[in-house]
Amino acid sequence: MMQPHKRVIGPAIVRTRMGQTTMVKRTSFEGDACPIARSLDALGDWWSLLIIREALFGLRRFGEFQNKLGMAKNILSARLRALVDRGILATAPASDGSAYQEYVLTPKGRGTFPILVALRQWSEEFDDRPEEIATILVDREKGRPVKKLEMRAEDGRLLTPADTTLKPRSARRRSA
Amino acid sequence: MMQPHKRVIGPAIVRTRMGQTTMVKRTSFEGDACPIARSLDALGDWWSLLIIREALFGLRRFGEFQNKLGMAKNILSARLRALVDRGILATAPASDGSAYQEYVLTPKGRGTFPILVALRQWSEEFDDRPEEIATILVDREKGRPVKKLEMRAEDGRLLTPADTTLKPRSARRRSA
DNA sequence: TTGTGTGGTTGCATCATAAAACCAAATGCC
DNA sequence: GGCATTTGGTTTTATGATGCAACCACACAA
Repeated sequence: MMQPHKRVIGPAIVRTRMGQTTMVKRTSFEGDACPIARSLDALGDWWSLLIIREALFGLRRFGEFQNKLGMAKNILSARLRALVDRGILATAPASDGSAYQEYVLTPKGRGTFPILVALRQWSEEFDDRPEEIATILVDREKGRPVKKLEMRAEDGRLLTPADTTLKPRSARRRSA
Repeated sequence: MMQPHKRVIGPAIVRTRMGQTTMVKRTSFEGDACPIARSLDALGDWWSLLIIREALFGLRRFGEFQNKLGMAKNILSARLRALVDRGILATAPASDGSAYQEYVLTPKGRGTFPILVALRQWSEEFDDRPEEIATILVDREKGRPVKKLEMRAEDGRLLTPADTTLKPRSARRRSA
């Protein structure tokens, strides 16, 4: 795959208390060519995915997130703002008619579902103490566990990691 | 869902709004009942998945990771150690006969592949500047993009998030 | 109007980070 | 063997984000 290249995004001059200035390299993967890094840049802090998870289950209000996740309010506030900035959540007027605000998932936010499922399944499969896992994700209709995510080729063949490779995006097939 | 119980243990990477990453005191979800939280506890810092990604592509040596990822050596050292502790990587004597050590993925580590694919696909689908993404994951045989991960029921029905629900693990079907 | 709950922001101490300097062992070269 | 260099880290240091708690503003209720 590609590696994230570290790059100095902006001149970040920092003044030490000794009066010196130093250049702080900000390692950001925003603008990086690696899509994994780009995703991590948007979701990579660990509260964000938990917030999204709760949102997928219907939480919308600041207080609901705060109660459920038990996180500091300032952090929640910062995370919600970041998620809104990134188009993962959107603010909306409260659905119950109150003047308060709600945070709802955008399609981009709902699109993280496979990521959450993948994380869940990894835990289910490899956790050292699986008996501590409290819930199973099931198909609502049948009540049976959802199947493990699998990678398939366009034609439906099941793929292992070794069956895949990375191609430069620019090298798109030009014929048909 | 579960409430994480806060417990300060290990490091976690957090992204600031400037795009910097920083490691902070983290509340750990180890021992939590939510499998997503448990996964995030093991993988949830952002360097770890990138290290795993490189490892999937064959990197094994400390120096290789360091060069490729461009991260501080102390952080890499800490991450590698944490990943080894968690059974995601294992140390092995160098394959080239030298006295140095190598870090190789365990099955548990290789099991993160769907997570990486999910992250990648999310980026490919929702990124604001998809043209900046340099690579595509393709089926090696045909050179065509791998199909988007999809959730299916045991019987093969395609599932949306709304088609799923969580069930307590203890409430396993006792009949049949 | 006063009072209470919701939805935050602000201040502050802690502590993990990231960069760089340092160091030891292994290897290469002669 | 002896010396230099590379590899693989650890230590040191400064920064600054986190998490907690206090505070605040607005909405809503009475």
